[in-house]
Amino acid sequence: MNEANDELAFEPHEEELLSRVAWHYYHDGLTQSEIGERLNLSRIKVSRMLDRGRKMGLIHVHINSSYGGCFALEAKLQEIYGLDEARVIPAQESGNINDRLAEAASQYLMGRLKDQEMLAVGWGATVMGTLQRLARTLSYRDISLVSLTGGVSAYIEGVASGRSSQNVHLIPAPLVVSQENIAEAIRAERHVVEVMSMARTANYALVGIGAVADEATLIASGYASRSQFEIFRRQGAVGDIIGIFYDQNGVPLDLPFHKMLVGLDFEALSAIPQVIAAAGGPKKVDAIRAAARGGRIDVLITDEPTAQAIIEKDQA
Amino acid sequence: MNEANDELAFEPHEEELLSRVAWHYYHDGLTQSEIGERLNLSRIKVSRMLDRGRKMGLIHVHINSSYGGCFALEAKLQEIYGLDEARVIPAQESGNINDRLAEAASQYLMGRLKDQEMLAVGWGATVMGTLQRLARTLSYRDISLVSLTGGVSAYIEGVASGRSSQNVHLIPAPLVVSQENIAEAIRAERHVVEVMSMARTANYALVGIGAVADEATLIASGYASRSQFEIFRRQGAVGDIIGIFYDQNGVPLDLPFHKMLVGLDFEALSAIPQVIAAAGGPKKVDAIRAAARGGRIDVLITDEPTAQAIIEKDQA
DNA sequence: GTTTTCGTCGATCATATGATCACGATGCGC
DNA sequence: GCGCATCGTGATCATATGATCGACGAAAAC
Repeated sequence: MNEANDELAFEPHEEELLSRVAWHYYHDGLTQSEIGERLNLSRIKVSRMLDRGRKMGLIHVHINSSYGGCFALEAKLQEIYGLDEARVIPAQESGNINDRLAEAASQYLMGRLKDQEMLAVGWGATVMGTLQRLARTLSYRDISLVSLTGGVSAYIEGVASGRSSQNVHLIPAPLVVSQENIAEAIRAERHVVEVMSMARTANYALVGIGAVADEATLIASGYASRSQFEIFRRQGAVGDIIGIFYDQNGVPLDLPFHKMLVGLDFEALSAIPQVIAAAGGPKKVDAIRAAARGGRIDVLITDEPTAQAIIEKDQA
Repeated sequence: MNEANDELAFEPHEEELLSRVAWHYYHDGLTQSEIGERLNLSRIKVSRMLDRGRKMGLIHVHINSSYGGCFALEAKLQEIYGLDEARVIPAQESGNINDRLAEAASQYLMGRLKDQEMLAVGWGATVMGTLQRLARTLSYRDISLVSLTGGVSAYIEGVASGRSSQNVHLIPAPLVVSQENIAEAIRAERHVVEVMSMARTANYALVGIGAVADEATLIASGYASRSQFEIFRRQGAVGDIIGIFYDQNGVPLDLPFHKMLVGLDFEALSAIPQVIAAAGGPKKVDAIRAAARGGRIDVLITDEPTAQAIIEKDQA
C-alpha cells in the first residue's frame, strides 16, 4: 500500500509564499535563484517549495488541447457506449498506470467540481491516488466527501486530515463482513443509514473498476479470497465496481458475496448524476468494457492501450 | 508595437504530438531526453516543442490557491467597490507590468469563456497582449470577437489570422476622427451600426484603463495630443475607458473629444454583463480607482502595489 | 539554372535544476 | 538531563535544460 501520510496541511503564510513563488516561476519566467534573491530564500528552498506545490496539487498544469488525451479514441468510446465523457491518456511503457490515471482523474474532477458540491467515492487504489491529488481542491472549494461503501476510512482520513473545514462522511464499517445477518445489522445502524442516504445525494461518484484476477485489490486487502474469485469467475463475473460483480454485459450477478457488502447497490449508484470511473491496464479490459456496455458509468478515464483493446473487442 | 505575426496555426498531427510530449513531460515527469527516445525525436526538438506549446498557450499552468493573486487585497477590492471579482498579481520590481497583467487577464478569461460566447474588446496595450495569449483558446471554443471601438483592426487581425473558424467583427473606422460630423456619419454607416449592435450583445467586455498622463497610449498612437490631455485634466479627467474620459467618481465628462469617437458609449458598455478591466502601474492608480468607484467595471485585474495604493486612498 | 533567403535541425556549451549528503535544531521518550 | 529520531537547511555535484551557432535543405527571386 502507498503511504497516505504526507502532511497535507501548511501555514496560511507559507501558502501565500508558495503561491507567490509559483507565480514568479511559471508566469514571470524567473529562475529559482532570482526568486530566492527577491524573497530572501535560498535557491534550494525555492526549488523545494515548487516541488511541494506540484505534489500537493497547488500547481496544476493543464494541456489545452483536444488531443490532451487521444481524441480519436475518446470520441469512439463516447459514441459506442454512450458515455458523457471519455478521457484517454497516452500510452507509456514504464511507470505506474494507476498514478497516471489518478493524475488524469484528479484533473478531470478539478475542472468539474464546483463549490460546495458533494463527491461520493468508492474503493480502490486509483480512487485513493485521485483523492490524494485532489485534497487541496477539495478543501478550497468546500467539497464534501462521502463514501459509497465501508472500508475506506484508512485512506480517506489521510486525505482529509489537517483540514477542519472539510465535510467527510464515512460509512463506519468494513467493506465486507463475514455473514449476511451482520451486514444487515450494520446497514440498519442509524449512522450508516445516514451516510448512505447522504451518498445518494452526491453530485458525482468516483469509482474504480476491479478485474476478476488474482492481483485484485479486493484480494490483496483481504476482503475476498482467490477461491471466491474463482467461483465468481465461473458464474460469469468479469469485473466489479464498489464490490459488486457483474457479467460481461454489466448486469450484476446474484452472489452471496453481495449480501455481505456494506455499501450502496447499483441502483443507488446509477441514481447519482455522474459516475466517474478511472481504471486501466490489460487485466481490466473486460471489466471496463462490461461496465461501459451496461451503462454502469457515465465518465471513463483510462489509458490508450486499454481503450484500444476495449474498442477492438466491440468492433469485431 | 509588438509583432503579432507569429504563425499561430499548425498541423493537426503536430498538435497531437505536441500534446503527447507535454503530457509526458508535465504529468509523467519524464525528462526531455526520455521523451525523445520514446517518440524518436531529438532532445532539442522536444525542448523546442515544449517551448512552442508554452508560447502558444497550449500548456497552461494554473496556481490553485486563493493566494494565486494576493487574496487579502482581492477581497478588499471586491468589498469596497462591489466588484464581481478582483485579481491581484504579486509585486515585481523588474519586468513589464503590462505583460504580466495580460497573462493574468488571459488566464481569467480562459477560465470564464464558454463555447460560442462573444467577447467585446476595447483598446490598449494590455488588451492587445491579452488577446495574443488568448488566441488559441478563442478558436478552440469558437469564441466570437467584436470591437467596442474603432481603431483596433491592426492588432486584432494579427491575433485572428490563420484561423478561419473564428468570427471577428471589427468596427471599420479609426478610434477618433477629426470632426464631429464625420464621426456621426461613420456611426451611421450600416456596417458600423451592425458591428456596434453586435457588440451590445457580447457576454464579456475586455477593456484597458488609460491614465491622463503623457505616456498614454492614446497619445503615443496619435489619437490625442498632449495639449488635449492638459485640457481634459483641467476639466477633472482622471482616466479613460475606450476613449471616454471620466472624473474621479467615474462619471463621464462632457468633452467635445467624445463626440468624435467611433465606438460604444458608457451606457452601452455597462449593459454588457461583465466588463473586465486589466490595468496597473503607479500612473493609473487614480484612473482605476475612479472607474471602480463609478461602477464602470465588474472585474478588475491589477497588480499588488496598484491595488494597495487604490485601497489606501479610499480608506483615508 | 543559379543565387539568395529563410527556416529547421542538431552540436556545443553555459546555466538552471534537483538529488544527495552532512549538519544543526527541534521535539520526544527515557 | 541525555540520547534518539526527525525534520529542515544549505553545500556540493550530477544532470536536465535552453541559448547560441553553423550547416543543411527548401522555396523564392533573379
